[in-house]
Amino acid sequence: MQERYDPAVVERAAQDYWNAHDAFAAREIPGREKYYCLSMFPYPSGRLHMGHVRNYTIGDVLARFMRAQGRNVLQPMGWDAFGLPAENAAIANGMPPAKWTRENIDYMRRQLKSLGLAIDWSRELATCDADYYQWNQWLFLRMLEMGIAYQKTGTVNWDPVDMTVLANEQVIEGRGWRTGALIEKREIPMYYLRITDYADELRAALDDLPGWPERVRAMQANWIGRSEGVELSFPHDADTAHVLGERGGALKVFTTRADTLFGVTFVAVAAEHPIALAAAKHDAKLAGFVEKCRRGSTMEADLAVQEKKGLPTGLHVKHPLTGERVPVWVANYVLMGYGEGAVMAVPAHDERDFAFALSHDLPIRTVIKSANGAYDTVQAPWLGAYAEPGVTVDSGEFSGLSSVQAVARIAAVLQSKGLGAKRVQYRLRDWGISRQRYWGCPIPIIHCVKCGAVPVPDEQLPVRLPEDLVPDGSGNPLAKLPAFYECNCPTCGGAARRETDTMDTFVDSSWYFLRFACRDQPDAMVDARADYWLPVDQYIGGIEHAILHLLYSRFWTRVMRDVGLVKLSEPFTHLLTQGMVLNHIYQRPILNGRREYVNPTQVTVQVDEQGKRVGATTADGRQVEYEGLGTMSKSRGNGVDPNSLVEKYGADTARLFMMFTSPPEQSLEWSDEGVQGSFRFLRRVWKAVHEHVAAGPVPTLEAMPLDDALKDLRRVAHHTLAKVTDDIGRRHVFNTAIAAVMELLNALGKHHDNSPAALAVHQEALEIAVQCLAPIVPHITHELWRELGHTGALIDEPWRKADESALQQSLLEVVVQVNGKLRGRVSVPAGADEEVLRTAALAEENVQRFIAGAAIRKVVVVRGKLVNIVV
RNA sequence: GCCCUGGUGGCGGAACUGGUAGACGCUACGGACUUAAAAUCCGUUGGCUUUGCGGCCGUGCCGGUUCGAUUCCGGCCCAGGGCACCA
Repeated sequence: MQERYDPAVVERAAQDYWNAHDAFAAREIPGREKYYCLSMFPYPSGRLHMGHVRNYTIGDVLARFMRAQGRNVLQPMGWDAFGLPAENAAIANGMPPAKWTRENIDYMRRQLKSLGLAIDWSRELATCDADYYQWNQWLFLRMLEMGIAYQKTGTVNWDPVDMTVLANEQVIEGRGWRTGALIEKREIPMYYLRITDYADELRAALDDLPGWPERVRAMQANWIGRSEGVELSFPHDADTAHVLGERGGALKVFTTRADTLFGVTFVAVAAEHPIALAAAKHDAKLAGFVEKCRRGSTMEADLAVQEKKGLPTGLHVKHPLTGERVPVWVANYVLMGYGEGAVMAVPAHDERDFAFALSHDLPIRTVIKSANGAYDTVQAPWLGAYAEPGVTVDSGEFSGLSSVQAVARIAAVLQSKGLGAKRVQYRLRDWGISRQRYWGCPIPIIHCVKCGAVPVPDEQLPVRLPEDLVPDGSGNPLAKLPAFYECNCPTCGGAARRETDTMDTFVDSSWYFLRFACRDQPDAMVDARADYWLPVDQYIGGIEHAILHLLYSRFWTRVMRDVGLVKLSEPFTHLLTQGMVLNHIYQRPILNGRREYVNPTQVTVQVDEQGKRVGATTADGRQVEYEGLGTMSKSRGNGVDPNSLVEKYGADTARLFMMFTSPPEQSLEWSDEGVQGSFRFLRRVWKAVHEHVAAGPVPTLEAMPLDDALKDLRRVAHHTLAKVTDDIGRRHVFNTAIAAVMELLNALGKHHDNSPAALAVHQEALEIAVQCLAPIVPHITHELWRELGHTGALIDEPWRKADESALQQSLLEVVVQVNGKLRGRVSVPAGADEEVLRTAALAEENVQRFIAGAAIRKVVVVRGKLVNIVV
């Protein structure tokens, strides 16, 4: 055995072995319990970053552990290969996105392989491959048939930098989620998916996902945004009906506070509302206001704090219960996209209506008082609206009811009059999937002058994306390529134009986990193998996907279920959201007021006697400022390259450091000293095995008489095994599992004994240590397992069970407290009863000092743990 | 404003069901080995106090329950994240 631990040699040998034996190929084995372990697939940006390394290491540890537990494990890998960065790169270096993407994939695949992940590479897929995305198109056509997909001209979010449409979910505080550019509104025809049809199911099913983190479920529930309320109608006045050119219509509103119906003093509609548009035809001032609101360079974030603006339409509707004439106003605080795009305004009991009424001099009418009757908006207008539930007043026959009762009674009466009904409203909106972009999955539609939008027939799928285009940054290159868009109408055969929009890339990632089960199936989207492997037992990825990707995947899976392709509804049973990888940020001023970032490796930190950070300098002695912790990024100069880490220390050290430094869900702070510490530990493990092997042949442990020290050592070993099994398998905390193995090695290191019995115990302890570490550092343990004399490979070794008899202790140390404070310890036989414990505790020397002269009121005995004497 | 996390030494973190607060690692300091350095090994490392045994304080703050609270309950403070004119 080599005396020195050389990770490069060890890791190559282990990986060669796994490759030669095709060790990670997954096969469907009916009746054997499967474990589908999936880490979110990467975007092929060019290089792996530390976030990837962490993500894939967590998945790999679980996959390897479950395999040792006897589960039939599938761990696949693929590429989320469509998307804007490829186009941006194409513009920058004149290279087709396809070429750029595929080269990146080749490079990153090599990087992933260097980490020694237990992946079945035969199932690899890239979403830009036609044999993958053709099924996006195929299912889209089924959705069209089912009415789940539809076309609509709507106001969309236009990103002026990427020149593309974004979904609401991709707009963050009025800016593009990728570019950060201010979003404009534009009218564009596009395709939508009716995710709102599934809103109720998607929300309700969150309760049946105990394997998901609470906060992710909360975020999704929030996003779906269920509100129970009443939809009610304000019948149009004669003048209103005239302007709208109709008879007997009504203005619909949605409210969660039907109990305040008698407090309505006006109705407010959104600028895009039909009533507003109709009224604007005859009112230039109103038309200008409507146009300004619709243009809306106005960001949604600003809207919330913006002044409540509006104009009267001059039109009126009738109150559904009193018949009173109610004016209709256009207001900038009403959203067309939610509810009916109109609200019944109750200034006394809604803060927004209140502010609007104040600035436009509209009446305020109190109809709810607090339960003790103390609060009245009209009498105390400086206090603002009273928006809490309470007791109804001045509400005709409904006066004197609690808010809850009033809502029920009013809804019932409205329903009997055909003017309202209880309804549930969701915040969630339909998913717009059209993108005016080249590098994505083509939407399979043909536009014919005579026949309209015609679906591409199934037998003409896939609609292939030409791969040799180089976008120039202006619009969509597909729209400039006659060879792509010129076609014939499938219905009438006439000249027609192919849709040049492509699908949102979130479509691609909404079902890749299903395709991994049957990646080679040429004739169907999925086959029976999906029933075997799905659902994913453990999904691992970043919290940034808590809403979009995970919600879309849950929706898409349900659509596939309703098409009859799969049986499941929920794709991911357990979800682990790993924390971010952070590093220190240092910077200093350079010429003309600018600042430069300095990589933490270039910085020496000064500390005071307490060890607190007081300053930092670079090698040339110049000061740098500490800016705190942040995610690793090129622009902040605090990145660490996985390649150089693997080259310097090996993949095992990288994996060990990531797993040891923080629990997986928490953020991880990079530390070069920590990396060195991990490497140091692996070297100690190597050395321990080396010294043990050098000590000569090992006798068998059975029938070997053991002294107390050896019994203790065995107990530590088996205790470690039990703890590691629980930590990895049940709790998914790897840092404490590693700490336990470190303790075992510390115990072994302190035990100097070369007797045959000691050799036998050491052999067992080292085997346990190696096996416990195997999921985390698979290469070094692969080698050490052989050095410990095994002919079979560690990857095929089943997880062992802790020996109960080895865990037994003859003497236990029991803690003695007086009034809850630790005062001493006593040793007692393992099975000692309460009386023995009590006697021993009272006799303890230091305890005696604290109970002398005091009356003992009570003695609490916890067997095997502690005695508390209350005086 | 609503929802969700979290707050423990110089640092990352541990204490899982209420039962020894600070496991394990890092840093720092002291020592051994070495011509020297690196590497390695040994020791110390929450604060105050004591020659020593030991004692007092200490898990964001205030209070409660309990023989006993980092853990449970109530009220606050702070930090991070999500949503936000959603009627």
